[in-house]
Amino acid sequence: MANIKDVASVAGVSVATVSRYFSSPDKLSKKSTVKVEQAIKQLNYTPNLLARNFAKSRSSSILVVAPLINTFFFEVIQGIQEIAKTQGYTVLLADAIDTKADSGDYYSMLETRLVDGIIDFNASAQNAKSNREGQNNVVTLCDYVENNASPIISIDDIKSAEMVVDYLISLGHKQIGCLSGLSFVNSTRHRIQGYKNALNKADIEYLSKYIINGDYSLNCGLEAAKEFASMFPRPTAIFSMSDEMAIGLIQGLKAEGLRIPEDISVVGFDDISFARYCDPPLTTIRQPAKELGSRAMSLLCNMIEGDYDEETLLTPNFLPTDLIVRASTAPLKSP
Amino acid sequence: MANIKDVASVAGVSVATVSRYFSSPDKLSKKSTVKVEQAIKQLNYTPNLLARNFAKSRSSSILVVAPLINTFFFEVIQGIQEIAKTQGYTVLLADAIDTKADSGDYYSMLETRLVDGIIDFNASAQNAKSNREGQNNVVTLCDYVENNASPIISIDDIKSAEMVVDYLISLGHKQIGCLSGLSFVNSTRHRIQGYKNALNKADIEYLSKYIINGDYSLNCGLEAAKEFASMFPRPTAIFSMSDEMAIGLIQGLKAEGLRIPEDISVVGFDDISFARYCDPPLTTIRQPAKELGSRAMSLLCNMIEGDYDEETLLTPNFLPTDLIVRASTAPLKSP
DNA sequence: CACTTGGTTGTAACCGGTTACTTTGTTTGC
DNA sequence: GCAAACAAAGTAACCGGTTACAACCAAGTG
Repeated sequence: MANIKDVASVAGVSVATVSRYFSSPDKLSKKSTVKVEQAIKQLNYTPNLLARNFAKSRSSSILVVAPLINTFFFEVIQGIQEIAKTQGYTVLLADAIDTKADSGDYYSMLETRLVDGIIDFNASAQNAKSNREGQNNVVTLCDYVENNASPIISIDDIKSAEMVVDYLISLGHKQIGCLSGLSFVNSTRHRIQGYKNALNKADIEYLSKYIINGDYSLNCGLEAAKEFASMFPRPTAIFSMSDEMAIGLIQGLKAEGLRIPEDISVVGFDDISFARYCDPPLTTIRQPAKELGSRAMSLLCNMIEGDYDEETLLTPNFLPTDLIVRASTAPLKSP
Repeated sequence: MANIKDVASVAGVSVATVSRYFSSPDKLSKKSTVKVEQAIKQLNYTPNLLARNFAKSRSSSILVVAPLINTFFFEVIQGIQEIAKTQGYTVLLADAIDTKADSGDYYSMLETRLVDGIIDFNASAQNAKSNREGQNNVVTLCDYVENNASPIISIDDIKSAEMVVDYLISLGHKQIGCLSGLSFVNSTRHRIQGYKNALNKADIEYLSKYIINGDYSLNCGLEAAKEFASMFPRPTAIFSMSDEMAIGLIQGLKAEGLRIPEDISVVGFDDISFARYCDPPLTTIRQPAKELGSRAMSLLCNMIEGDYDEETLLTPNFLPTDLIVRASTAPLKSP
């Protein structure tokens, strides 16, 4: 494999000239340009990017860390990819479901310059610590904690959950179940808060037995269905914290002989692309998935280039969500 | 930022000793180990992986190139991730939908050692060329062409498509529509071949008007539904080349007032996790998604380590598929 | 005691680029 | 014709690790 020295000697120029051919071609004379080009072609040379990255101390890649990779996150990641591509970054994907230690490992990839920046789907105190000094090219995406050290691109989970439960209440529902997500994800807690807020505003008593803990998967929705079906009094509506769980849930409830929405209304969260294709089409909260991803990536690019002002970074950027009413919800039947 | 020299001088040992602390800790005396550990802690040292990669000429990351990233591929990628994690590789994800030139760029990441290997969801002559000499750590996944230069992990698309269409025919269907995928994907062509084979065996005339070209997306299924519904004679069964399209298709056919499976049977392909949760649950061909991914990654690891024999690489490895009969198909009603 | 052996550690070359600084060459102005 | 100014090219230090090889030391052997 030819290296830059080989090219230089074949072309009859110095290594610096060859290097400049790539980094600042406008500074080369025509003569040199031609000579270098020929040598490159002759030797079939491609620069060793490992060496270049090392010398420049820059990798031109960014890392996406997600606590779990599901359909929704996946749509967000596509938004990240779009921007990354135009800006010349490659995207690494890491699955940090295991341990906290793991997540620390990923942050060390930043310190060691293996990646130029990180997009983290998990806000946490740990980030804050790691960002204290030096490089802090981290964006927190789709999650939120108070005083998070990294800038945040997210939605307002509390308000959004509140909005969808408000809607169920407006349909006359009073026994409202809740299929919750992974407890260590902050947005799960916020959505529960929103759920409680809505009940509270409507003077409906909060019953912890109406909450089932899920893991955001299709399958847990299916399993939760049995539990909900056997409750007494049975909820007349269920707020699921993700569409995926809602889709599993609907299937499970049907299997129990219940009709949606006649017997039970179900709402989801996310508006993944499958939501409008299930039966009945799912009433849900739409998160602007692609835009969340592209905003986060754009912001990260600016941070890496050092082109930003402190002000904008400090205030969380909440993108708007919408209530999408489809056919999985109906007014409460009078008993 | 502390480097290895700083650690060495604080610990009172040589840089080699510090380096060995990481690469072969069992070769260090207890004394040195303790001294190095203390120095590392004191300086809060983390090795510069960019430098390590450069020195070792190895990046410990692999690249996944996909022509489009859809739900099915995503499940396959999870299988890749699982193995990658245990073997200490990080996974880069690239979306090569744009151009052939793009795909070439990605292959240059191999030549320049930016990645140690590539898993490509697209078999093509180009790969063959690029692999001619030197590094050829490439595995082709979920696609197949004759004389592909890289080893192949896939399914037998022809046989699988044939199997599912055979099944429709066994139910009495004779007017069988086909919702095809992207034409530049080899497996699309193979599935069409399987479709034709099945018709041929049963002495059913092949009608090109019964084929609609899709792009593997939910939405194109929805749109194709109108076309199928307005055909005369209307197909009594439709073979969709992906579950995603099938799910869109079912939704669209219902909107046209048709009942599934009473009026039209629909079969999909892939068995993505949503397939059993739609209404009616989808009859489909199950591809072992995770296993496809993990097999490909394991093979790639062996290739990178130089631990394989030519024989195994040359014969395509076709994993078995299964016909999963659910409720979206029914015997043809007598007219 | 001299010699071998094996386990630890140190020295320094090396990986392949980038880039600050220096040198060379050419043009311009007076 | 000479000095100043600028453009182009070269020299070599540097990035921070890894590792072949040499050196050293302690224990075991005849």
